[in-house]
Amino acid sequence: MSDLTRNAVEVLPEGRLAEQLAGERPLRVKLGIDPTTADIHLGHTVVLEKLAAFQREGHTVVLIIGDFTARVGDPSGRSSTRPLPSAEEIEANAASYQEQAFKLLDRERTEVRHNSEWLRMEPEALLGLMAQTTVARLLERDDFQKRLGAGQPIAALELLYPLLQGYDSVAVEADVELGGTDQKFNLLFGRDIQGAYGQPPQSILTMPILVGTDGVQKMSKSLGNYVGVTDPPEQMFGKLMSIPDPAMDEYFRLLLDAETPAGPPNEAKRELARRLVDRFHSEGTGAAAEAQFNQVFVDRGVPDDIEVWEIGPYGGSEPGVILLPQLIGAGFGISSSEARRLIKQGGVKLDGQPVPADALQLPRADLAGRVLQVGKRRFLQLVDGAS
RNA sequence: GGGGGAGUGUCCGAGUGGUUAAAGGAGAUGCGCUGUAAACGCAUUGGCUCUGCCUACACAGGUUCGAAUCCUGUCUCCCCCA
Repeated sequence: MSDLTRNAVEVLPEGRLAEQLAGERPLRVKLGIDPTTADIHLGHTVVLEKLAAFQREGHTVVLIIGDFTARVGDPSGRSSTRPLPSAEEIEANAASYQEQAFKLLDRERTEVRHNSEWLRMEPEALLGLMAQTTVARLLERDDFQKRLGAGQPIAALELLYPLLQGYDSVAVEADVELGGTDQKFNLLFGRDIQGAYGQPPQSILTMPILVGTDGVQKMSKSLGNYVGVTDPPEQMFGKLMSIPDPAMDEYFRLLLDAETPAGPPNEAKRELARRLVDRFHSEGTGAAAEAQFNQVFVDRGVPDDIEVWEIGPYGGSEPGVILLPQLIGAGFGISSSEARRLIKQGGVKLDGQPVPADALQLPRADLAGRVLQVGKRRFLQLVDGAS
């Protein structure tokens, strides 16, 4: 029990979960995620991990892929109506979400459902659902109040969201629903809907929202401060090293269920990064990523395996000469104007040697086989296939 | 249905006929520094075949020697009244 509620912010209603856990029957524990973006990030894993804990205790985990609700848009924590992804995006995201979720959950023992199964309902049924609440009730939530106060629009569609999420609970007969603290309204609303459909209301458990790598705002893809569970080891390690020291405690506690080790912050952060990389990749990859990190950032070296790039046809006015900005632009996916600026600012190196600010063209022979570097962390191994 | 207001670069946001890729901020990137992809300092931040050229201030036209700034239409959005 204490295990299951550790780190939880609220477990409501008071005492109810304990009663449920005391029963004979395994509980049906629900978590819904809307596949609105392609990747699950560490913030999501806080709740997913809690779900996994219930699973380990023998309860039935119901993972709901909100392929239908993704088209409605969860207003939780939103200060404006969000742009909705297309049906194709949702479908693609849904598939990868599931895969990523199984990095934490036991696939065999997880009931995965798509809520389009039951939410594609007859209009009459939808009206029946809408009859279960009032506009005042739907508007009382904090995020709507703020938007109302600020004169921000609220799409009628957004109003429906809690009803639909609540109906998910009815459809899967949830005993418990998990979510981030920003989900509190929706989770509680589900209780009412279940009640209206003659089911015993679920209890709810909310988890803290993980702060992003900026250490200030919540981790979110759109804010660009996230660490994706599918990020390559080196990238994951680097991103984790970049979090502000004060955020470390939270990361240790919420992601590793551990205390920040005593000692130098740098060491602690390295341990954090190592353990998380190990967890989402495989044992030992954390140490490898760290070695790479040291090589690149501490020793200012070149990582072990870097992408090979064909020098290609970026010919200049004379034969055998390469236009450097174009090569860089193509190789690193930036505009040639930007590449030009980087050269001017001394941000481009060949085998570790800065390229002179006026070197916009170089002979092919001077490039082949060398390592082209932009900034501190982007590298390409140049090869000349034409020679 | 009526009245009012708004659409500017990645985002926020100045600018209301005349050097100018368009103040400022955020973000991002580069350099320096550093235990760190942190903090701090400096710089850069539309594109290109780059001492010049092209495209830009919702969209389409128009007025003008000249428009993001004026006019017309279209689209989108917000507020108030009903």
